[in-house]
Amino acid sequence: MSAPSEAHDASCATCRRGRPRSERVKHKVLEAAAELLEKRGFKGLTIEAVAERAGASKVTIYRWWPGKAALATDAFLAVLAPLAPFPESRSPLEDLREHIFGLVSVLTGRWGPVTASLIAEGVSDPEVRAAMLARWIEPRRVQARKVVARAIEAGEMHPEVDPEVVLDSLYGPLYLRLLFGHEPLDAAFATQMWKNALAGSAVAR
Amino acid sequence: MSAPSEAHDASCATCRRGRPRSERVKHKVLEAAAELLEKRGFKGLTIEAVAERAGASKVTIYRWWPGKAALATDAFLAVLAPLAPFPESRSPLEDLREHIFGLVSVLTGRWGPVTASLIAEGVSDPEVRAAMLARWIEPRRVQARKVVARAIEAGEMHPEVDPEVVLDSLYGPLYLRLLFGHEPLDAAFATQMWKNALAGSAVAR
DNA sequence: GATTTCCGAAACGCGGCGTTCCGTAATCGA
DNA sequence: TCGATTACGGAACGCCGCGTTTCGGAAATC
Repeated sequence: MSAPSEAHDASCATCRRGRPRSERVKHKVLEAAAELLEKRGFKGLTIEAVAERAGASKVTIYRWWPGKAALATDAFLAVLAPLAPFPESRSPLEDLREHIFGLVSVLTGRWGPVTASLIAEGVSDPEVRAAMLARWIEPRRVQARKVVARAIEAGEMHPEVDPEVVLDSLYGPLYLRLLFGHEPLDAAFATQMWKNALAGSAVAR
Repeated sequence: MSAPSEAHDASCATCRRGRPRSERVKHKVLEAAAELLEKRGFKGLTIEAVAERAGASKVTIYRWWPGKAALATDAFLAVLAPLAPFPESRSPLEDLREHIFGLVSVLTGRWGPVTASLIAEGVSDPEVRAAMLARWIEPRRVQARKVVARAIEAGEMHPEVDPEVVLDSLYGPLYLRLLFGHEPLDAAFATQMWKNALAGSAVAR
């Protein structure tokens, strides 16, 4: 349940006496979980279906993960964590803009609804929320915070703005449209939203 | 030639033959559902508990509502729909600002977590999402749209801004903090967010 | 080869949803 | 007044999915 999934005490997994646990089965389970997650979302995911598709047994799954929530978050993050890496090349504001648009393309894609279903589950399941915050939301915010700080140093952003407010003003509208679907979440919206949000914090030039 | 009894039946639902349905029981069920919803959220709400607390039977509940989702949304909206009415007195931007701060105080209160749990349920349950959009989100957006239009007419807002983007830029950050809880949702945040969001669309004076 | 541990299959208990059945209570029509 | 009709509370049921237990067999270490 901590960063990489290590459900049981495996300090010296290979040193133990008997038959070692099969990493191959673990990967097949993660793969099957990811496929079913993409097809049916978190609520439609059942341990029984994962076991059947992976050719494994429920006991084996529960040996690796404490429950459905941990398995789902692991499968989700194994796929999405590497996506949309943070750019580090141009000006701070340009990096931030590119990051936001990359996030939009992720949330617009096949895994957008899955992201929404896991965020929704996190509302009532503290472990899912903690995992999503620590491994999906926060890693991006950490880098975005740095970029905002660089933008302030470079004189591209007003020094009195609160970086957290800036981040929430950028992420909030995206996730709102992802979760409600009341209006389309696309590049056109991101463009307007970016212009609107940055006007309040960026230094006019 | 249609039988006269048919027209009579169709026009007057309460004129049916047998024992009439008790509106009093319906209200007790709604009340019990609201109490349990506030205490345990949507996922912790069970029909059995509602029936017991209301002194009713499950059959009666299923006679009034098709399922748990419909009962929960009705109970939620019966309490929250009248809250935070839209002000209509001062300047358009002042009305909009007051509306946003009223919404923050609602989402910060006892029913904030319940709101989050129903939004979360709506992600996977189309009926809950439709009910929340039509009876919670959209009524406020309709009025907020009008205020934005008035602000544009009054020259307080740039005429080229998309009202939907403005609304999402205001609501999005609030709901993001409500759902994730990564940073506090309070008046201080609302103040900064408001300043930041409006700077991009309001006309400087 | 003996021991230890993992594996897949099957069955179980639990809880909650939604349904069915029964005896009772309330209202309408004759 | 009396039967027909409909709603009510209580109890039981089937269903499904989670998480657990049990069992026989297989794989790796000693």
